[in-house]
Amino acid sequence: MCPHLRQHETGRNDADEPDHQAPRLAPEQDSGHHNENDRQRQRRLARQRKVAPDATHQQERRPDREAVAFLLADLRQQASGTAQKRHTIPFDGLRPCAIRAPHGHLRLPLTHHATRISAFMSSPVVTRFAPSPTGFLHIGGARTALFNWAYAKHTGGKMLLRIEDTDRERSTDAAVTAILDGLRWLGLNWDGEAVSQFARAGRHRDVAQELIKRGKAYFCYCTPEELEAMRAKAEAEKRQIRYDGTWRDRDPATAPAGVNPVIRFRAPQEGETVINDHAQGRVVIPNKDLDDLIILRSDGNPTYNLSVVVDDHDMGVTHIIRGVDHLTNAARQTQIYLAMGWDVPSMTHVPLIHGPDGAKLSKRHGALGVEAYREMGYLPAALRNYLARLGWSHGDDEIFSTGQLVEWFELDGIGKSASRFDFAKLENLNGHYIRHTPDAELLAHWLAVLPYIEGGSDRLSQIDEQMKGKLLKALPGLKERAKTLKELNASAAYLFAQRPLPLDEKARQILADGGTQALAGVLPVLKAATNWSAHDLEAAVKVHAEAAGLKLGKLAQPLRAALTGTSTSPGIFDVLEVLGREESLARIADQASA
RNA sequence: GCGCCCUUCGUCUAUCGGUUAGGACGGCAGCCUUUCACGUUGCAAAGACGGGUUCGACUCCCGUAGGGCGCGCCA
Repeated sequence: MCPHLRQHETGRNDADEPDHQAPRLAPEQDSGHHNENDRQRQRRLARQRKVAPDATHQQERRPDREAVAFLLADLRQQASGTAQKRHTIPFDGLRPCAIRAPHGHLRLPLTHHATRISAFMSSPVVTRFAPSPTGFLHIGGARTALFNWAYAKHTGGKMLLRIEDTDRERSTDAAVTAILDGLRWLGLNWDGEAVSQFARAGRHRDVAQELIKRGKAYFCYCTPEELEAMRAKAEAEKRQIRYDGTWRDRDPATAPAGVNPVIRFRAPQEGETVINDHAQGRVVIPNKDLDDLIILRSDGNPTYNLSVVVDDHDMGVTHIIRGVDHLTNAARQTQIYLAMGWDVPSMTHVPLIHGPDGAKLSKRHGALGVEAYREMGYLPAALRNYLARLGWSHGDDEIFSTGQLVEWFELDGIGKSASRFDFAKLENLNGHYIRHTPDAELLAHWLAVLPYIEGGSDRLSQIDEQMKGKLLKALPGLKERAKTLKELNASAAYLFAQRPLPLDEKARQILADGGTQALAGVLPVLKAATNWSAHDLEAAVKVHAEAAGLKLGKLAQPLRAALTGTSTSPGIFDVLEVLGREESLARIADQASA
């Protein structure tokens, strides 16, 4: 092995090789992996097992020589100028965008031996997040975006954003806005402008025509009614529900008049389609189970599977990371790539997130837009951390920064089984993040979320610079006790309360059980304090407690009731200090004389 | 129905053919303590089932059961 190549290879991430099927050297022989630690070694071995069960087989089928020929053809195609062509795409709601087409990068076929030619494969990773704007950004989509983002960052590549809005009936601008907002809130920035898939319909139509020219697609004149009948019949006969191929080989000259045809992909009927998936391993789908899907509707608009392939190709996407619900689509899309002679991107289908009951996420559970999580008072960093641990792991690491996530995020850390959404764990994590966020930063998060939570606007209007100072001062005590920003906000109520304070049930009880008298006892002590600081007040009150033969709790609880109107709060001496001498004494006096 | 996939404590997961199967959340009990928290100590808690392969299986293979996803002129 040439030292130059080895150096190149060890310096990069295995997972971004398109050639994830290539056989690897046995560990003992693999001098390129000298310096790895145990963990890296384990992972590498796992990876080998996962995606290369019969790599030898593959290699036989496509020797290196063929791969090189492929590569050269690619190079020629680039040189011929096609790579320089640019499409400008206008879009309502999003800004225009230029996409390099069709080969912005250079990739190799999936099945050759990578180690020999890896010098050619320095193409950067390009991932994409491709939501359809038919609703908000739900939690599963958010995680998909997170994974795409993390992987792009990890590899120094790019994450593109494409809005899959070819369904004109269901796509809405409001949804586009919600999705972009959600991504921004989560801190998942994308590279370049968001691309409208619908705006590229012309290009998709061209490819459909090209497919016809290549004999890989055909016109189908079946009406929706006929298809419905076909489906009903198949169901009645307990056969598989698929298109029966009526027009696959029929002469278009025999087409009925007045029917706008659709274009169907001429899918291979024999053999099997293989998806080499980084999470799922090698998935084999029998071609007989994949029918001739419609790629262009009778109204001339493209359908999803065509658009995705064309866009991913044109946008230079090297790595597709999406939910497993797209696995069968991956097979169909693979067939389209192959029919066009395009390289199939690396694919990773991540397991789904279920509700706490194991069933599909419902609105009750977690199928909420990410904005709902903002409203519930979760910190973006906490949500990122939580989401990262759903379906992905890095050993036993539970709490890690986004920077660490980026550093650690490898595709082979992704699992295969579905996970359940667990609010309790999210809460716990969120509490951790709240406690560990510096006060000033936390205050900014708090203020920023106020417009989104109940009663938050009123409170916001009461916050001036002076109040901000108080909040900041109270924050160390408050944040220790809050799991969400909402709780944090609620626990700060005593700072905003006007005298006379409303008392809750427990507070009333405390005062009734001798609290009033206790207050009358400490009041003079506090009044006499020369320095209104938590430290000095605590000392003074302790002296008083000892003198009076009282446990500190017997004084602290009544003080808490009087000062906050509740039975729980931060340390009572901190409360006294933050509230200030005048307000504190007044509140205590209110209750002591009552 | 057909195809594909999954199955380790209640939940998220580690394990990668040899471990007393580890961690985290949640639960329970103790400690700390001015309340509530935080923190801390400890406890309970798992390889779906049945066959194989192997000296040895949670790990590999087959089957069963359960679950998920897909099967649109939706994405």
